[in-house]
Amino acid sequence: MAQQVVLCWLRRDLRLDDNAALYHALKSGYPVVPVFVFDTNILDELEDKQDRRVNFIYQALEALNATLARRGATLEAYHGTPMNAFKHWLHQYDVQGVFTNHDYEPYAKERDKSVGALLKESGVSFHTYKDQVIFEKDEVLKDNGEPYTIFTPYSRRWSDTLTAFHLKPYPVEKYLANLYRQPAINLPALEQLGFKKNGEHFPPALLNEALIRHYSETRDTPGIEGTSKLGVHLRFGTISIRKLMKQALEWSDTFAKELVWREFYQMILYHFPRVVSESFKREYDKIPWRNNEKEFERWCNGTTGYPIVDAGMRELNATGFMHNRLRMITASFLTKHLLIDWRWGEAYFAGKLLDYDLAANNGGWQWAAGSGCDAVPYFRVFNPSLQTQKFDKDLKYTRKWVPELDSFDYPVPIVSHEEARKRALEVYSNALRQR
DNA sequence: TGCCCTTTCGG
DNA sequence: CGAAAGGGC
Repeated sequence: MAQQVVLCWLRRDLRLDDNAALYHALKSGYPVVPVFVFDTNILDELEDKQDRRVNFIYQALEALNATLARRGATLEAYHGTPMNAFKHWLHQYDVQGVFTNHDYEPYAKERDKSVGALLKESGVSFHTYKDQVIFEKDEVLKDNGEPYTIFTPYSRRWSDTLTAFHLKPYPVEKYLANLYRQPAINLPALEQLGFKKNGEHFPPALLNEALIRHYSETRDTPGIEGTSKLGVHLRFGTISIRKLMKQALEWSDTFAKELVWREFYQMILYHFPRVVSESFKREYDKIPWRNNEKEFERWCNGTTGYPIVDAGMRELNATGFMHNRLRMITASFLTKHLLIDWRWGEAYFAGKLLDYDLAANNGGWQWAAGSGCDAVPYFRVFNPSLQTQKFDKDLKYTRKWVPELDSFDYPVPIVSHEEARKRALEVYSNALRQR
């Protein structure tokens, strides 16, 4: 007879410490088998065989599996669809329950619905928990029960709702003896999954106290390493939001507020799923975008002739990361100067960013385009040279990514700022004036 | 977490 | 004449 176990299904929570689902699984009374699906529904869509995110996930899982091995346990990984994975595991083990953490994106919700139905058919209980945010979807609402659409009052209510208990880590380590003991199983090789190593090493999440303490003064200077680069760790759960938030509240209100923005946009996506394809402010979908493909290509490649814009795009293309100040500048440039649909920019970032998160990326793009809830007014058009003056005065960042800046190789500007600004104001105001 | 133009005012 | 302030987009 197969061994009675429960499964802990890891997805965006690739860590063994302070993990809600794992904690509850370990306390279930059955030995726990941690499982992971290399989901072909997702992987088969990826063009780049050296995909950075796949490399990141793989390294995180290798580290996790090594830790499990030291405890006499192992990670069960399956390459295929989640449905087939569970059919396989239900056959392999006598599964008494499946534990997992909430995942809020549209695909994830569908996936979990199908798996939930399969488990129900098989008489297996399915337990899900909040883990990747402090407050999810409907925990921070207005008095009338409606979701907030403005950040400041949301943030105030968020803070009023918070107690020390919300930041308490789940003491997983106390119960690790309840892992199911079996010989270590290696992950399938990256090549077996259809991918290759890209040569990058991703260090584990580091809480840099000095950096976070100075965050409010240095975060807007891309020439300085002033941002935490923890986005990717929040994306894949290689850091616990409870531990991070606790430190953030102690070290920097500004940094903590950024984490609240993350929850704000997750909440917005949950209550207004149409923002995935539509402007939050519907009138913004009346804007006659120019959508010039040649210009879009120049924006993508970082050859617009605006050094600060090109620097940002080149950083993204080269590293899979872009400093937040540059995310605003490049997004403003695409949607205002070039009058290209924010959805084009959103999709490009989605394909490149290591820390890509649907809610945050969509929220950020709609913020910059002006179409979002609590977004910049349409008439706020960033002036690339003034932004450079303010945030990269010594050109340290710009020159790092655009070394040919002063040579004749550097392209002439794709549009003049003055004309583009005037055009943007006209097109936006005309479109928004219609009813 | 704008930019730009105009007006005002100190010197 | 430059800085500061204010209003419109």
